[in-house]
Amino acid sequence: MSSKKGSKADAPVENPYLAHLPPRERIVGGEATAQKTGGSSGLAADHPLANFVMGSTTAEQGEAAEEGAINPFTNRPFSDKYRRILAGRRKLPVNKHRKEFLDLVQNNQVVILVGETGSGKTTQIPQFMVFDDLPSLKGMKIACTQPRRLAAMSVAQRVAEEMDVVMGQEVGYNIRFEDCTSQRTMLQYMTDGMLLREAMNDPLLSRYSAVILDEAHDRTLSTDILMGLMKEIIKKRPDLKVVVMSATLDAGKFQKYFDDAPLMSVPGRTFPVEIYYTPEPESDYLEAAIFTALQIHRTEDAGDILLFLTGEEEIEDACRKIKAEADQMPDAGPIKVLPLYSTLPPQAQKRIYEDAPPPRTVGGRPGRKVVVSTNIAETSLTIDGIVYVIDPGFSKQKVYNPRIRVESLLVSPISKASAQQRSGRAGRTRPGKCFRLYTENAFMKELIETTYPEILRSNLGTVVLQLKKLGIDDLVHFDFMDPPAPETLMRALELLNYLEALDDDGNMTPLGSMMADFPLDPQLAKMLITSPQYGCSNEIMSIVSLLNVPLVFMRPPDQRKMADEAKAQFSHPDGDHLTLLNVYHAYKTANEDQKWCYDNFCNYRTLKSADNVRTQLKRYMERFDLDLVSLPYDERPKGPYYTGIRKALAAGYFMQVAHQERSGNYLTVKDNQVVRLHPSSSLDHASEWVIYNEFVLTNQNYIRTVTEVKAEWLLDIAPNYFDLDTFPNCEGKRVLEKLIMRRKSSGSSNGRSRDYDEDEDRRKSRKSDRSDRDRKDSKRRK
DNA sequence: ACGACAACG
Repeated sequence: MSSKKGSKADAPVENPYLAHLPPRERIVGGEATAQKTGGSSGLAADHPLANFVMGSTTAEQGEAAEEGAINPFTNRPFSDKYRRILAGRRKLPVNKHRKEFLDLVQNNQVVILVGETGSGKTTQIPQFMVFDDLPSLKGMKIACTQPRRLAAMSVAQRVAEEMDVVMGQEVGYNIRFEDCTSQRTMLQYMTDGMLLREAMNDPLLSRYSAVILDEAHDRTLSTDILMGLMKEIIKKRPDLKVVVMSATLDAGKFQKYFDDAPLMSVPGRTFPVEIYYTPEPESDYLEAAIFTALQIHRTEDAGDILLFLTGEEEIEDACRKIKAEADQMPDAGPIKVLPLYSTLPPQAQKRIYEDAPPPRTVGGRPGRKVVVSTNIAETSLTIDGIVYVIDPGFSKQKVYNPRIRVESLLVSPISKASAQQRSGRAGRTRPGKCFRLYTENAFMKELIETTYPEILRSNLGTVVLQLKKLGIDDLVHFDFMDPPAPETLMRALELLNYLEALDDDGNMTPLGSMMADFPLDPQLAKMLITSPQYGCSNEIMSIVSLLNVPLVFMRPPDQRKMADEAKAQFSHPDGDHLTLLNVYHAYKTANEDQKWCYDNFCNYRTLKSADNVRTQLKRYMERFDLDLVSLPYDERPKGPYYTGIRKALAAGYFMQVAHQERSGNYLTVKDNQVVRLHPSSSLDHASEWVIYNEFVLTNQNYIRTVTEVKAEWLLDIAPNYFDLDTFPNCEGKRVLEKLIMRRKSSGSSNGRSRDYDEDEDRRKSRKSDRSDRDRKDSKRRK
């Protein structure tokens, strides 16, 4: 990694992440030489760590300190609870490898550690390192990254207990919205996205003496970038230790990537799982899955069932069918069928931990719990007590098509690694069985080894901007573990160039640097940063926040009509973005009341988290001295209030524009994809030009969350993008040509603004401001 | 004529 301007690395004082530290603790680089802890570090001769040599301790020394009377990090006596937990820790498989691990980590900068589930690697390895590296004595700390927030929090909690310290003190976690660490923190669990964000402002990760990348096999976008980054950082930080921890399957690949770093393997602690395949391919995996679940329920011994399906609708449907059929079976025990997917309310999610129902009569057929789940149960959530797994072999996966710049979800066959992970879920508490609804031959010959990493399946706009911010100038030669398609990188560079985040030479602009700091997609970041120029940053903050959470509108299948009526109160004729704004205003006007949300079919949790996002965005706006402004709200029917907002939206979304043809179809600009407005849109369907937030690829091509804009705005906002030489032939192009001709002949900018006003007047006489009327109505009703 | 797999900042 080459830092583009020295100033970033040379001036750690500017790093907001370091601001809470006294200057002397901001050690950059640090000495790679061994250092005795006694003497200069001020430890008394009888301190438990007095004779520890940083980076040269033994497993026995570490264990002795753990078994001593005094906690060396708090100087308080160890509690009884601590000793009980310690006894359990000593039985973990990884504990036998403490010496081997220390040897490796002391003699190598990078170590790959392969540990199966139940090995204890996530909790123990960081502690082994704490006792050897002693980061607290250097004013540094050890980071252990997790792909998921919940994991970072719960593992930190567990390790704080294991080390007999208060959570947030010596051991803590740092995730978005919650920094539970302090100046005392020496071991910090965090999301990988968080560490990446820190690296953007502290390119050498100078606060850390060691970085442990856990769950690397997950291959999330952030983990992949971090791995590439670590390869660069270790060249400049010889004192920095890196441990990459992964499940078994492709450990060799990690090893090779890190220049043949040594690999250590720790067995797991799970029970054997018998695998069954179908003799013939199944034509309908859903039907086969339901049949198998019922068959297990009728014939197998007690033990719960986990069935993997692909999405919410399919899961709810399957749950109903299984329940209905099982209840008809006279020779089977009672059944409890539970759905599981991420958008399920937490309360409903927790039900998966309930016990199976008891048999109907003493000694009768066992009662059983059946969990029907998406991939969420493959990695994120573990359910103890599962004995039977049904794996139809499919999951929904994101795919990116750089040619039309669209991400979509496709039901696709899973990989061998995924199948293995799924079957493992049957053997967590005792031996289990896994029923794969495909042939053994298909498993061997048709499934790919591992799921393609996310970086090969995503739009890379954010990734490229982040890499630029990290100081990586030459993306083509950046050492990705799996290099993305050149076309995908080109698309990202092109996007960032049009957004003016990168200049024509591909260098990051000051705007781009600021955009990278916002936790937003590049388009949304651009929109928000530009919004003060349109006088409406307060409103854009609200809209952007709502675009960053799941859809707020609830639509229960049995109350669709009422839900649609509730939504209609908020509808704005000029577009869905303004509808979202109306919802946000109404929610705030109702004092964020939960009952109000319920009555109006809005998701309370979603609105609350949008508000959380908004607070965070506001802090960034203030940090960058961006004005928080609104256009006059009282004059909104005639005044510039909504027009200003729509212009600001166009300033971010000018590359996601569709034009309505005379046929009534919309064509996306430049890519000429035929799309339809999503039926949920509140937009008046006569709008000629629209910007859209999302391209939804299903049976039909839909554009969702759509707002009307003017061709004139687009020409003014993004003249480079709307350079007609780059346009394929279409009606939209001819409309723009005429417009440009007319502008040329009228010459002055006065001519332009007259066009706007006429246009606005025409529009306003055509439509009434429905949202305002409805807001008054809803107030009267209350 | 309504398709949110998971997850991150």
